[in-house]
Amino acid sequence: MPQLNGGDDLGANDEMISFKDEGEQEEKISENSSAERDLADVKSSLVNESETNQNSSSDSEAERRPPPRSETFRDKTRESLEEAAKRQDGGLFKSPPYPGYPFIMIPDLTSPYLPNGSLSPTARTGPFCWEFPGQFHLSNKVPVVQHPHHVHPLTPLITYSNEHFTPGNPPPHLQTDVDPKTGIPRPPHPPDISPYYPLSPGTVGQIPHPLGWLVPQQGQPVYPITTGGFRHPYPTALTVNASMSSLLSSRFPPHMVPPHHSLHTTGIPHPAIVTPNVKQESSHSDISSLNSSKQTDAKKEEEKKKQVHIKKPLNAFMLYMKEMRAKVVAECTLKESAAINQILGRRWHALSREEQAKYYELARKERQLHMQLYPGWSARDNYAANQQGKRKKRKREKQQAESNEHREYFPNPCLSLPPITDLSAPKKCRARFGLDQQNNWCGPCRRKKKCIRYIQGEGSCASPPSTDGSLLDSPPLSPSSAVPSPSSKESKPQTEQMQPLSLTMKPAHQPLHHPHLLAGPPPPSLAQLENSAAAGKTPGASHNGALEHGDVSSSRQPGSSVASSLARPSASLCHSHSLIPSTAPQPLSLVTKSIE
DNA sequence: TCCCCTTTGAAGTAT
DNA sequence: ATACTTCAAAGGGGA
Repeated sequence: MPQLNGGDDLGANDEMISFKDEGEQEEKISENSSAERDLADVKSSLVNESETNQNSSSDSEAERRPPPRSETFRDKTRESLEEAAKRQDGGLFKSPPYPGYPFIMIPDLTSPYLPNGSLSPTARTGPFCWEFPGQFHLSNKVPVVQHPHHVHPLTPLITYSNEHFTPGNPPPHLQTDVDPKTGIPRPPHPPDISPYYPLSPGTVGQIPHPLGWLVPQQGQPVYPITTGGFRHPYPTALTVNASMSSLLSSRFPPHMVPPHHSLHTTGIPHPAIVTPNVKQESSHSDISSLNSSKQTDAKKEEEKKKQVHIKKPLNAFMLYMKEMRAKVVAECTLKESAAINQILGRRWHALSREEQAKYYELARKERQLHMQLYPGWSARDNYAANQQGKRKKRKREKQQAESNEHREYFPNPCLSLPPITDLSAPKKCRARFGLDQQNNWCGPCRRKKKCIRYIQGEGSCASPPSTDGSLLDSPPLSPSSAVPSPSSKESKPQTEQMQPLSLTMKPAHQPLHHPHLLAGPPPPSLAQLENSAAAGKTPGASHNGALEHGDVSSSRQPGSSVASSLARPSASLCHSHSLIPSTAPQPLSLVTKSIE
């Protein structure tokens, strides 16, 4: 399989591997080559933003493609997980590890999101429809999906959705790019799924394309983009219609879209536009607050005009985080973002390719829109902003310092895993060996990519469970694919390559690379791990299954109970190693920091 | 009040 | 070309 013969220039080999989880194996065999090709396409499309085509074929293939193979497996897995979770887990994984498409629900609530009345993804993906406790609210103003502080995950996209722009009068400058067929203006960069993006709406199995509704159905004009770039405080040229505004408000809660803004007539600032001094989160929307901060607002406004901070578009993972944070918070009752993020990171790795693809695509859209909205903007702008002020650069310094502390020499990391004194094994080579031992790092790590050392189980490396994610992240390696082509540098970020680690829950004690894993029965592992983690949990600790890590893993939060405990769901996993057959080298730990 | 933590990915700068 | 750095979100917690 990995063998995507066919030269997967994307280094998809690994990727493919990751997708090969048990249940899939057989199914795949039949549709094998084509399916794999699809996957490869997906990947490439994800990575490749170029919208060259070659896709027509892939699209068609995608359509023919059977429901996500992983679905059955996933369902299975989910069941077991849920079950296990109920029994063991503190609740961290009460809900399926796979978020499915929660946001799909949005459209249902806010009709505007699915103007065409098309079936909401939710409806189509029954199994994936979950609850998001308290996530949906009707603001007094407009119906919006309001996460607690979290905007609906998809909102960002929605915000950019073409559908929300008045189809009527697209800006002249956009007219140049018109869909030949529909005559509908579209963004320079076709907003719809990239041609070669195999994941056409609703075609990927039963999984509706994440951007399904983004795909121009009748020719929605693209957002009028200002031609003037946007050093301008606000893209004045940006014309947004009411629907857009509502969308924006969805991405940013109503209060985040202050009417008093000296913005465009629509008063809708792009989400990315943030004034340096004012945090988005601050709910200035409240009337009371408005009143109270009238004066300050005035001041701020001035400052705003002086320097508007246009934020970077969110990447796939950020989008995912936005979407899932609330859920995790609800499940774990955790609030510490650091801990939540760790969990999310694990889950991200556990996502299937399709699911991740969804986010990659969304992110791509975001970037596109961002580019359109702020043609002149560059990430550098933000760099400068901060650098001038101060900040940053400490991280590395810190790491350096840390690495000095752990300077144990491990000639061959693979052969001899660093004696991780700390249960929470560092996730990456970087953490493991430190900056001063980069020669020991695996390639991807050196390139800041995902560490493959633990995934590929190279050499005698008993493919320790991925350090972090725990087994979760460990991609199910197919025997043949056990070793990702190192050369796959060409590679895309590992995350893309191997991502899918389909929560193949393999028993912790089983080496990831072990062949039989592929065929084995659905492993309980996640639950087990969580469970074991829970076992270590301290009474008072959160019930999320996070272990109360007595250790210092979080150098930063010495005594913080909840935080620290949360901070290591995987830590718990690590911890659990004691519970896990010793063969599992170093249970991954969320704690990326190596501790003393 | 500011910054850190923590995650991944994108995009920048530096070598 | 590769390596490294910064910034996006988030909010509790430390200094």
